[in-house]
Amino acid sequence: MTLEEHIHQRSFPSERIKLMLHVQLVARQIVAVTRKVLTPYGLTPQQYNVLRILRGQRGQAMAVQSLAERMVDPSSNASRLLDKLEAKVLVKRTVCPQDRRRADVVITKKGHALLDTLDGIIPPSMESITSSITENKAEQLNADLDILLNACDDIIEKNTTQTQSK
Amino acid sequence: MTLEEHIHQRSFPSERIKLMLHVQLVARQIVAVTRKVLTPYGLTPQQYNVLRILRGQRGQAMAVQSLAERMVDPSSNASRLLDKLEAKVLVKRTVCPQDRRRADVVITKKGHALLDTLDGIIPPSMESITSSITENKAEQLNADLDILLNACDDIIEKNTTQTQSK
DNA sequence: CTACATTTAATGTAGGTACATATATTTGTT
DNA sequence: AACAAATATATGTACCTACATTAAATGTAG
Repeated sequence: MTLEEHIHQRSFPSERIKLMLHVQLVARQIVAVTRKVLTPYGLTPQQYNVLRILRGQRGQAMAVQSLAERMVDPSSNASRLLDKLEAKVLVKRTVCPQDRRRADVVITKKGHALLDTLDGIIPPSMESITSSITENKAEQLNADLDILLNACDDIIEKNTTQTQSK
Repeated sequence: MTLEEHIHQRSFPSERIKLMLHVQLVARQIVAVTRKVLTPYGLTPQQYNVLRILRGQRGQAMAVQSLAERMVDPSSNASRLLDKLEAKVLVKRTVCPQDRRRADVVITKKGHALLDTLDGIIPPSMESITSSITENKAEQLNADLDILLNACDDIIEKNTTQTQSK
């Protein structure tokens, strides 16, 4: 299904406006695919993302804040995602002894085992979405997306930073 | 900020895997921009989307279902979005006389007025995100996104339709 | 060493998504 | 006419996001 078929719209003011909607729809479908794959394992895409970040620490504990910074979402809800992962015994939070405001977060053995299983499933799903796209093509697309990303960041900061000249 | 800077990740297994994350992040930032613009007007991006679809009907009432089909989201929450828009007197729902299960939804005069104001704000924001992208480039990107969209749809349907051979 | 600001995480609130279920109404069948 | 099946919308639940606020711990200036 094309974008036009998805949202029952025949035409767009411009290819650039269409592109804005297109990116949103494709992102949604990518998430839908990962959700479908993860559901049997009781994880949501966001929870999976957190687990993967923690595994990337290779055993080192991580503060909630630095975890949040690595998430795909700007995210203020890392705490609540951790609540759910902790309830499933996939991560463990302990108070950091050096700075008792902080929480040291680590992935558990059970979390590792789950990720090991998912390694054989999620990356292949992502590869299969992009099966008709060459690495060169993907590289080009990534470059173009970086341009859009920068433009968005500029607009967002323009409004945020305006009264920060203190 | 590049994708790498955003999520504090230096490298990716492949450009294609990176592309999957990249699309998600850019989509999120596009929504963030529209949210920032809409907030002063008391609308969310989703509510704005609904209003625009209703305006596209040019006065003709619309069933909730066909509205939902045109939304960027697969959406089962059109009802609840309409609740909020109705509370703000931006849309009106009446029971359809021909089929009393249905709700006839129309945009109100107040809704029209709000959209008229936003016409001068939202499309320019979207244009400015894409200011470094030519129409030709955008057309190419749209073609590539269609490929990804199709691949996602295939995977999603593969699992949905499998037991529907009754 | 106390007073105040800053930092880290957690929590409150309002909105949204996805999937399942409920309710009302119409349609189709006998 | 009676009743099952289908349809249109609404609602329930669990999860998520965005933004603001709170609570506890730490840093710092007097």
